[in-house]
Amino acid sequence: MERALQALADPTRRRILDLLMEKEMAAGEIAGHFPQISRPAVSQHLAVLREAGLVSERQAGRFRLYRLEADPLREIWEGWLRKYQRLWEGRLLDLKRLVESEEWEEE
Amino acid sequence: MERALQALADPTRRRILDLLMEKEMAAGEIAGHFPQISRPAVSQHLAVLREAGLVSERQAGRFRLYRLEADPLREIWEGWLRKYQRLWEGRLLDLKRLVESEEWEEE
DNA sequence: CAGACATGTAAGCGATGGCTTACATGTAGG
DNA sequence: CCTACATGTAAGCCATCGCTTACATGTCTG
Repeated sequence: MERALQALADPTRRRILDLLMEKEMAAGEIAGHFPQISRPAVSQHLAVLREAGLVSERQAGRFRLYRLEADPLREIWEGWLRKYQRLWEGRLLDLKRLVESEEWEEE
Repeated sequence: MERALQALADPTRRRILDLLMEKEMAAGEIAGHFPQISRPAVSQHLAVLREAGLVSERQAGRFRLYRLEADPLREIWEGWLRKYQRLWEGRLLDLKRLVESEEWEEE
């Protein structure tokens, strides 16, 4: 999960995952979606995502197809983020109102 | 969401949020849970979390109490991570069709 | 095989990140 | 007030990051 969260900190890598959500894609096709950065840069992003387990690759002819692997995302959700869910649902609204109205108790 | 994900990339900052999930805490009390790093380092982590909207602070006497703010976490979930949920819930074969028909189901 | 094409890897560079120590700010309480 | 305490801020250091260009690897195709 550590590596995955670090990988997700970069917006380009998140956009790559968004692309791969629709279908698996060759490295060149992915790079084509990022005209502002060079192709090797995208290749390095793909290496980071692969080391985080967020994508898998397979050789197909002279192309290399990348596929999304959602398991680390599940780990982030079930292993960490999920436990905060109750805080942003319902019960917190009252606390939030308290905060905003400066109704604080001393100590 | 960008700033929040960047803040969450650091494990110390995630542990700070875990601490604050139980109760609000003074900066010094938080720093006490991290004997291996200096108190100013923790203070800087708190500043990062604050700029990401993940914590709020209030002065209480000569202490400064930090409170968890879960809204950015909700944003990460609802605005990005959640759309991958069905991918880790075993419907990989139907993925392509689901995406193309935009049939998003809740939970 | 030879050349073209798809891609990864290496080297280097400027920016950022996380840490430290030293100092500044601000609040409380005699 | 004046001093101690709780905390934030500044400056500097070194590692890492994200990017670039140049080169290496590997696979198809004639």
